[in-house]
Amino acid sequence: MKEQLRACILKGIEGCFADGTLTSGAVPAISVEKPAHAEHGDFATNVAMQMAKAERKSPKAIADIIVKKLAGSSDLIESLEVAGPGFINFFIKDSAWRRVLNAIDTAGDEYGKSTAGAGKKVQVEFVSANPTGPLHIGHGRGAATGDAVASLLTAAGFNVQREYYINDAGNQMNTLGLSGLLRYKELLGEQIDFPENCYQGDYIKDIARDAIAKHGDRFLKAPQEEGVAFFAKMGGDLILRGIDDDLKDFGISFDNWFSEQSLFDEGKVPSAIKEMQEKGHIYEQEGALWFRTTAFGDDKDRVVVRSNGVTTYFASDIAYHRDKYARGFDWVIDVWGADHHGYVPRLKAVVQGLGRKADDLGIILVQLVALLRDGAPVAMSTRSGEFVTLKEVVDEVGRDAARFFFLMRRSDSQLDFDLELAKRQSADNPVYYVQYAHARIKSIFDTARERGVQPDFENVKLELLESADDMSLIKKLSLYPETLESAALNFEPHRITYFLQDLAGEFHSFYNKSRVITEEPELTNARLFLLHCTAVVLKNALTVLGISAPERM
RNA sequence: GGGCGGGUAGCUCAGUUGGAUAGAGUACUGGCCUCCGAAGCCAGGGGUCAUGGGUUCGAAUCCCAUCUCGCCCA
Repeated sequence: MKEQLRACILKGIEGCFADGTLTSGAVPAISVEKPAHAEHGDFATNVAMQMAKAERKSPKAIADIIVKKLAGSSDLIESLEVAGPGFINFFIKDSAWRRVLNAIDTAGDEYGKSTAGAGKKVQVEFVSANPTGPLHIGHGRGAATGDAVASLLTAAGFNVQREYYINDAGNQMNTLGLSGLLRYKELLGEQIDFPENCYQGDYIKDIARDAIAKHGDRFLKAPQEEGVAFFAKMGGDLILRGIDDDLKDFGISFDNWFSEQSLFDEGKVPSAIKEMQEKGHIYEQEGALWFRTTAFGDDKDRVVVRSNGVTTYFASDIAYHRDKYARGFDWVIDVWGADHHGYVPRLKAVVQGLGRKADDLGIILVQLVALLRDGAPVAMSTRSGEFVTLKEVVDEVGRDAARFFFLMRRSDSQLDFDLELAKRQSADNPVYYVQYAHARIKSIFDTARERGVQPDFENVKLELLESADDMSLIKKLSLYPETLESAALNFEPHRITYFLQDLAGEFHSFYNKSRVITEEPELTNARLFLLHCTAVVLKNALTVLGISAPERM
């Protein structure tokens, strides 16, 4: 609707240039907005104000000229007026609004999708937790956000791949191996001293038990290195499988799992370093190799290879991101916990060092989650092993509520997740409020069927939808495509949760004021059509967030 | 000490990328089921948009400084 109006305004202004009523010949970018107040119309534009300087006329005078030209020029416009300091307000014809319903019905599941992405290859990398322990609630927010952003981008016409990066090459794997070996010895009756920096959680004991079942006590006498290596490998694999299971229960599956170790096995780390050296981004100082990230705005240079010859995580990250672009992704998006924000400048530097634009790497920082139970904080500490896992949360509140809550706030603000609220089946729980709207519509269709009403969507008399409540519901539905697109391009899934709450509210309000199943068959049919379209949009918006749209609850 | 993110109604948060009289949920108060799902709706009160300056026709939004909370780095 906005786009149609924009085209219409552009044509009008060009018409003014053609007949000389306006003279500058320069058309600014036309912004069409939805005014905050209904009496200012359905849409408003400020072009007249933007053109004031070039035209050497007052905004009002220009607006008058444009309004005169536009009057009666389009079947979209019911009326238009000049208001305030030079706004042009547009009132759209009801008949034009109603055509939105046909678009929704025709497109169905596809309604809201766009081709803005033009098939461009995008990779979204998210979660990427170390395989040293189960996913906790913070990973859950990253998982929900990454998955939703990937779905949003798909809906916006991008060709999206979901990837999980496994940090299986660093020192933490040795720590995992040692933790497993010590618990193993302990279970077999040895006195051990369990260091504080080892992983404390009970899952380590499960790994040790598993090893005993399969391999008996053979690592008791084997050299320490052999035991550590065994438990690192075995524990890592087991934990990774558990992570995959937890994510699947959360409705997330990755297209690709990428191992850090594979970068070393395939020689990609040295070759990446070599390329950067050749391009002059890496220099040697005091026996270490440094990446000149300051050349791209970082506040200091970063070590790639230490003087003892050991590569840093940063070296892996260089090789990894180089590999992503080599695999043909035009746009690479990383979803990180906000505590990693310090890495943003150096990774942006790497991307530019590779000869790409800084914007070819998008980074979404997801802030912390505070878990509450009836308003009181739930203690969490990774070190002690007493953290709340994603699995526990999903088991307790359900997948839909967990996803909705994780996506309810902007990523860069901290999130309070109240377990009791998420479980509650009442109006103050936004998930149920939204899902209830969908179930309620389905229930109305059931009732219609019981009463022998046969919906006939081939022959709907749209003009019967004329009440203020009909129209405001239709107008809300029409906002979905632009909401979806801006949510996608800005990595802001929370816009969809807000839209859903708005739309559900609009529907519930409509329902309380307007009878759907009436004595007049044609009106009943038209209103059923309106509800059918509402259900389509509710379902599409829920689906893109990975949340179900139940028929009954 | 430097950097990143935040500060909007009692509480939790939106705010369409600079637009007109700043919104929602929740809580509070009062109403609405003989009727398609009351898991719902309607009405009301509630604000120095942290503070001070600047940019312009116009600022919660952009710039500078200060205060404050969280995190990262030394």
